[in-house]
Amino acid sequence: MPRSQPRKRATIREVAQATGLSPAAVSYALRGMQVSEETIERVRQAAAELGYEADPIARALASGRTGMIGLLCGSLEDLWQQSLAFGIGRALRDKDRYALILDAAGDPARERTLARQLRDQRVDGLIVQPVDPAAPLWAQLAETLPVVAIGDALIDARTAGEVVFDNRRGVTLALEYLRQKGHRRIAVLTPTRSSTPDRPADLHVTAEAERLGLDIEVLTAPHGLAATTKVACAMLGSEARPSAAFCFSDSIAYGVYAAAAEMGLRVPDDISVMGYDDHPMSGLLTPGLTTVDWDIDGIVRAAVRLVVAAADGQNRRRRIIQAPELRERGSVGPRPLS
Amino acid sequence: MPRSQPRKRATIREVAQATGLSPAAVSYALRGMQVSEETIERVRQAAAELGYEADPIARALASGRTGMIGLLCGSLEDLWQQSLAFGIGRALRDKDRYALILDAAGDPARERTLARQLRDQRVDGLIVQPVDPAAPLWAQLAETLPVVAIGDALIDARTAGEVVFDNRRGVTLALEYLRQKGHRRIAVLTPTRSSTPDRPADLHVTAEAERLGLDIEVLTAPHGLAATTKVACAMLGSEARPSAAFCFSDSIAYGVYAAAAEMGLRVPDDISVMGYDDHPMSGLLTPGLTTVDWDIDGIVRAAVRLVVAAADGQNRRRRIIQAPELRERGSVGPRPLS
DNA sequence: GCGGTTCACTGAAACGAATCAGTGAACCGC
DNA sequence: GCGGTTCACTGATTCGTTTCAGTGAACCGC
Repeated sequence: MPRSQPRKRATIREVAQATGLSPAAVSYALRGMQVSEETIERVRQAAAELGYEADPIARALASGRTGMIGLLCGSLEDLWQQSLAFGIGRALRDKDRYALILDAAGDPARERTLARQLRDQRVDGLIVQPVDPAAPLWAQLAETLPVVAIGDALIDARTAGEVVFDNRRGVTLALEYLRQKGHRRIAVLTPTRSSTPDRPADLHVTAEAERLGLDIEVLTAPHGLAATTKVACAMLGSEARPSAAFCFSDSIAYGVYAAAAEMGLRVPDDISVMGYDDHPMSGLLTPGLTTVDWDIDGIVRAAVRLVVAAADGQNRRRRIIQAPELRERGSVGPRPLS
Repeated sequence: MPRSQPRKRATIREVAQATGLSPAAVSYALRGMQVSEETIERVRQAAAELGYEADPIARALASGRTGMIGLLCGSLEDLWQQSLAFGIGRALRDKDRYALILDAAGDPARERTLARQLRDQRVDGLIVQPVDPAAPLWAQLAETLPVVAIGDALIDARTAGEVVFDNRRGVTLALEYLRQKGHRRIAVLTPTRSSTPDRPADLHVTAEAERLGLDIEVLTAPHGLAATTKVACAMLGSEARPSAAFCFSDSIAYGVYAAAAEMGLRVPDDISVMGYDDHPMSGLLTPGLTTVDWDIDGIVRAAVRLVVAAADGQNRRRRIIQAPELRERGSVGPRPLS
């Protein structure tokens, strides 16, 4: 019995033949350009009968467009960034576009490689949460491709739009709150980033700490719950344990919770914890994690709107500044007397 | 000043011209086939000088391969599936392949559309966590493309491999544990899936409940923490509240925690909660979520190994059965006296 | 009834590689 | 010194679209 061949799919030529038109006419008809209504209908029908659908690869090669939007994440190990990526993917789908999600894993070199690959894949636009906002590559890419930055603004690049986190404000909010609660010695846990120049946010921590008269100690935590927990354990076990930990992402704060549990310390009685992001799980912990909320839905909507508009050829180029809010839960208490 | 043009990238023809070879020779040389060592070196050098890199789109059109692996998730709203997707993406990257991640969002129709799109994108392999394992499409796809299924096995499809969850065992483990703790009236919270035939796992719940003499009530919870919380609130507020909730994913269990907090009920004193998956956050809750652990790292490794082997042309076709383990934490207590 | 538009469509040339079927030259044994 | 291999490489074709530059025909106003 002749097994039904993996029958080759119909090409535009076959549709042309079936309708007695030229391939060019079929191509135009299916995209509703420059042809009579009647022909369009005829072509549609023939295409449906033959089960024809345009090959995206051939189309990309010829036209240079794919309908896809590249999404280059800073580090997907972070739960909040996972949520962000998922949210953007869904929002794009609602606009009939697809996200090509890649993960720089905190590595600037990888980030550059992946960005180039995305460009080579002919994405119609690129959303990037830059690890290294100062890389010259961005300017070069933005020359030919709509680029939207999330988080830090790209330096020297004519982007199609930016959703900038006001990290100065976020840091100030967090540190002032900790100070008001009486904390003076504070550990700052920031994600490890291999060989990037200091982020503006990091610098601002130092400046604000000075202004507020806080004694801070900056620790870098590798990504991943286990690794973060280890760093947090060391911090908690140190001779002069700080009274509070300011974590530069909720994921890191989770590591502090885990470390505290492991060492029999209580949050916030023994150690106050402050997060940054507001991940959905933060409200479920006991005590709830007090954190700096960046309105993830607003970020998703803004970024998607900007990139889609730019990919459609509109020329808005807007910078949206995202203002954080302090989400007060129970993880920061008064400084223990000790 | 002449702004540096978005200078067109070098093509294989230019490299050919620079080396005095034919484009064909360059193509072979860069892939290390059928050419002398010396020529390979010469071509490499010229390519580097011109900044030439093969265009992935043109390559895909001509060769039919892309180096990418498609990953079709059941529903990325689920945190565990987010972790899974992220893990697979990273594992593939370690093998110099890239994941094209798409989200069926629990919808069988969307799943079919996306699967076809992935095929059209010329992915070298497909990992799917099927919403509808019985769709005839799978058999058709598996005919020409290495398909690896995670979760439920595909029906009637000659897959390249399968990582099957022994859901019967998982369900039995959970229900027997609950029974042993004294629970008899149990709510079962299962994710909403639009118009899919009942999953084997769901059917098994009914069968096992009968065997164990349990009185179960099945509730479907839409994806998303907020939606799940609402369903859980209704469940907790009902006249004859069950003494335990068995949630078919940890994400759903989080909704029950949220609902309990909202209604002033305590876990496990007022309501016992049992999860399914073991997401990293489950151990951080208070009390820790008792759940059925599926060894996510093992699943990631197995799926990636199978799909990469198949994409490389090896013909292993293995079915790996994933056995769950009960991860006992504190969210299931004895049945309240009431 | 004549230049000028518009309209609906066509033919051929991209797009940038991979691949197939050679093709000469060098080398082999005998 | 002659048939047969192997080797390193070439020319032409292919992949399946889009798009550019026409091309006739119909229709327009005057």
